[in-house]
Amino acid sequence: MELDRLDRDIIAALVDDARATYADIGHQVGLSASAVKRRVDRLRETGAITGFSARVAPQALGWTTEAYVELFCQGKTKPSDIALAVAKFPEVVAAATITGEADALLHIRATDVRHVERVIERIAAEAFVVRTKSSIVLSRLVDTPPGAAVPDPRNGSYAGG
Amino acid sequence: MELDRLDRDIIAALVDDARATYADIGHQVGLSASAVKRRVDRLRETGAITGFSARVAPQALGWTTEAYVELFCQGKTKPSDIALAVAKFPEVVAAATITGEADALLHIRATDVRHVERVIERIAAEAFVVRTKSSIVLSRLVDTPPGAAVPDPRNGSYAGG
DNA sequence: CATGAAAATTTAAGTCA
DNA sequence: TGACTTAAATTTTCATG
Repeated sequence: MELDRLDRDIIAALVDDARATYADIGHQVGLSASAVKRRVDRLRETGAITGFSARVAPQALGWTTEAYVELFCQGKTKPSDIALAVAKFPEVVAAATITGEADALLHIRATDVRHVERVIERIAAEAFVVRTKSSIVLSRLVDTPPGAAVPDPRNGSYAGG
Repeated sequence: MELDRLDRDIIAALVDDARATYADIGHQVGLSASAVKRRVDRLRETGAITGFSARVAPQALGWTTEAYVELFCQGKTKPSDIALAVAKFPEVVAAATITGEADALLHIRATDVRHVERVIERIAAEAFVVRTKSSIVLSRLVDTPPGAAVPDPRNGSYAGG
C-alpha cells in the first residue's frame, strides 16, 4: 500500500495520542475532520494501523525487572517451535530469531529478579533449548513506541520525530 | 500507588483497545461508564497510564528490518552519555544498559539492511564506543504491547493476558 | 469516598453536493 | 474532499449508600 505524507503525519499524530479527535488531527495535518476519519479508516483496513493501545508504565504495574535472554537451540529447531514455546509466557513481551551465535533473543518483563529466574528456568526446560545466556536490564535509556517516526522511503526523512 | 483488580482490568481493556468506550469497558469490568472514566483519569494522573498510542505494523510503514546491537563502551562511560548519543536516532526504538560483557543493548528498526549498517556505523563513531556486536532479526516471533498482562503481586496471576 | 444516573457539551459517523 | 445532519460518546453535575 502507498502512503503519502498526510498518511504518515496522521499515523505519527495517532502514535503520539490515539485519543486525539479527528478535528485536532485535521488541524495538525491540514485536513478536515471527515477527511482524516476516512484516511484513518483506510489505514486500519489496509493494516498500516493495527489497533489502539494504552501506554502503561511497566514499573507502575509491578513489572519492575526486565531481561534479555539469548536462546541456543538444537540444530533442527524451527522458529515456529520457539514461538509456540515462549508465547505461553506473558513475561515474554518480545521474541525473535536472529543472526549470530544465538538462535533467538527474548525480551522478558517480570516482577523481580527471582521471577526472571523462574521464567528462564521454565524456558530452559524446553526440549529444544540447549542453553541460555541472560542479561538483566540495569536501566532503560530509550523506549520509543514503534511507529513514533514514520520513514519516507523516497527521501530518508521522518514524520513525527 | 495502589491498584485494585478493577484498575488492572481497566488497564488490560485499554491496552487491548484504547478506543473502547467507557460504557464498553464498564460492561467488561462491572462498572458504570462514569466510574470507569474517573478511574482512567486517576490512572493517568498517577502515571500508571502514560498515554494512548496507535499500534502500527512497522513493515507496512517501511521499517522492514530490525537488529539488536550490543555496545561495548569505555570504562568511564555513563548511562546518560549512551542515552544522549542514541536518542538522536529515530531508528533506535529501545536501549538499555545491561549486565554481562556488553554495556548496553540497542534495538534498531530500519528500512533495510544497508540502513541498519549506516546507523551502526554512526553509533560506532561515538567517542565512548569501543566496539559493537550486531544481530539482525530473521523473523519476529512475539511482539506484545507492554502491559497486555497486568500482574497481581498478591497472587501471581494476571489480568488480560 | 466512590458510585450510578442525569444533563450539557463534544465528538463520531454517515450523507450530501 | 468539505459541509451538514444525526447518532453516540464524553464530560460535568448531582444525589446516594
